[in-house]
Amino acid sequence: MFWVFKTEPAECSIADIEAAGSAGVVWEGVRNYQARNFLRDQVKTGDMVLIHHSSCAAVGIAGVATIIAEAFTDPSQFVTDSLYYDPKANADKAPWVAVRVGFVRKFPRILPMADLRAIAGLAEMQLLKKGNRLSIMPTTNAEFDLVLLAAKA
DNA sequence: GCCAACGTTGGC
DNA sequence: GCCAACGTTGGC
Repeated sequence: MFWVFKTEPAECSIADIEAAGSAGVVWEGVRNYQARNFLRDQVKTGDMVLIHHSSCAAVGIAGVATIIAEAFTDPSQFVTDSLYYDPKANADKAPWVAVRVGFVRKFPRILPMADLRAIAGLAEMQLLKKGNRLSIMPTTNAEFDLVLLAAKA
């Protein structure tokens, strides 16, 4: 399948994923149930991911990654001084999962949302929908291809 | 910093 | 289990 993952580049940017090399990075800290369900149930090894930089100066799609390890228990939910600590989580009941993400490609420039909105085939893309707040969301193969095409322009 | 949209919480 | 109040997200 094809996905869009949102990330604040100050936390984990496409460059950070690239720097992690073949080990990839642990995609942790997802604390929304709908996003968690995608991560736990549908994100599979080999799936392709558009990496979207949010809450920063240059908002937009920054590159491509791939899933190198499927859902496992998110370790950060147990770390008391972590931003992602969940006091309700314990060994018996650990609601949050993480995946491991590996670098594929960094776009020559960030693709801003305004550019994406101008592409007819992306009218239904979930990332572009008003009020969208999901940090893990599916996208279609066709949308994925259109974004790659736009990245070359 | 504004504000729309959505999620979460908690009283009843 | 309803729903108002509150918190958070995130583009602009």
